[in-house]
Amino acid sequence: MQNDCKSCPFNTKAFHMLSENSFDQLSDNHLELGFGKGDSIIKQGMYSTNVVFLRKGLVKIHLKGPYHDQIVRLVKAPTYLGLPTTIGDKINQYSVTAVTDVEVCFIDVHIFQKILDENTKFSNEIILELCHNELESFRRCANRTQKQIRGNMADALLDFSVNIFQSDEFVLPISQSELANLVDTSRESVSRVLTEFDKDGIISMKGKLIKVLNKKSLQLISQNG
Amino acid sequence: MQNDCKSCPFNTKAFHMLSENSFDQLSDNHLELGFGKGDSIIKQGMYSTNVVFLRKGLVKIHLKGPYHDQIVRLVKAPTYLGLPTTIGDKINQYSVTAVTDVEVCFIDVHIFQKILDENTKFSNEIILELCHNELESFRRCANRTQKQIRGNMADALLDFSVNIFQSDEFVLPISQSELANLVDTSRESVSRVLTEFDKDGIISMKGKLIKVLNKKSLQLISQNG
DNA sequence: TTTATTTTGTGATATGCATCACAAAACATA
DNA sequence: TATGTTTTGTGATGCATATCACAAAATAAA
Repeated sequence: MQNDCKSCPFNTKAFHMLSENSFDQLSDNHLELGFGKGDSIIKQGMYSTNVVFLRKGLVKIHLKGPYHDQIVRLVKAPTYLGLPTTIGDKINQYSVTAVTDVEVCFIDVHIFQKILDENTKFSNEIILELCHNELESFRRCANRTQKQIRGNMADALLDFSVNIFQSDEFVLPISQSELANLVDTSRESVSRVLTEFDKDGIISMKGKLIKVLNKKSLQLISQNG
Repeated sequence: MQNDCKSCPFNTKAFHMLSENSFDQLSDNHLELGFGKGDSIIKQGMYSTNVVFLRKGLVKIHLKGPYHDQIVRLVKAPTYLGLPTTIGDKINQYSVTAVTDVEVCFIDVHIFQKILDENTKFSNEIILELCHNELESFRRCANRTQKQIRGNMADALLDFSVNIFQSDEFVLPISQSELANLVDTSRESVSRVLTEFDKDGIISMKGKLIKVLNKKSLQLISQNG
């Protein structure tokens, strides 16, 4: 089960900063695991003892809201998961669930902390990542609340196309209900907007296969509402 | 203008972690300043060269949205400001503006970075703070989108009373328009909800002076809507 | 004090979107 | 292949809340 982390083909920029010694510690103290679509990787309310490194796949971060679970973000590999909830708290404050099949490494939080302490550059990279996340949260906050559904849907589609799949053509990895939750709207509205975009020739949709036909239009819609 | 940071009565938990040497560096390389209500402390779009330590007062963090500036958070002293925007980026990605009169210290980002590098415990504290911020963003996201106006207004009032002023009685430090922006609603709705709460005896309102008369009710409203 | 400006209160109206309701389709299971 | 289950499409209806429109207060400026 153990592996040599230094030669791990999935490691991040932050990893490059590690000392030999830290690499060895990491190699000896992590657990590689695969998860299937829908499997829970981090569960809100449970004790948090591991930082997770997502090597491969796509996950959703979600947490309990006053009425129902709220998806706050989709994240793709490679990335760390659970930093805020594991380092900041004894108990997980949110859940992470696999949206596609994924591969992860569990790293004991004490080992992770030790590595942080012994590798300044590594901890700087982590700080950078956390800073970027906070900026991203701010932007989302401003966008979500000011735009209406079409604008937010355009954003979501662009996010899939540009960031997540880096292709004009992709298979929606979540149901329309989940997409609705992510975009802060209702399932029905998602369906309506999607068919509308399809009719207008902005996208084409066959089942869950989506092709972005007119990215410019999507960007315009994203900006204007 | 220089001061001895070690004896600064405003310093935070993170500060206690600093070495003598770092304290001296900090003392020699910071700039104490006062700002009046409404003054801009960090301005979106400008080059970011300083981390700010907020010693005293209340500020708002806001950034340009597709239609107008969006207030994402009120923050009170003591705290760091601009970490994400200064460490993560060359150009400020958001603005910070004084909501009351404030006192701050500007710390050159290179000095701050140096101190981070030389003080593991300090950088751990910063990581912790960033983690808490991210969790807070997630919670806000879930709450804002699922609750309706009365619920979000109740939250805001409780935030003022419990966290910011730690008193049942306080003077609203922002206008109703700004509060509306913060709570993702319209100015008129804020006014209506406030008078409604007043009529129901949940709060009393004379101008900007607000007294929380029935905290339990506010908490109930916060939960149920 | 007078005058201009910003802030607040409150009704009337408009509208974007959630909700409801149900059928069709897609998918999974027996 | 038949049968249950989840997902999706689409119309009709209702509602929360934005917007509009002013007037009254409060605050700042002259």
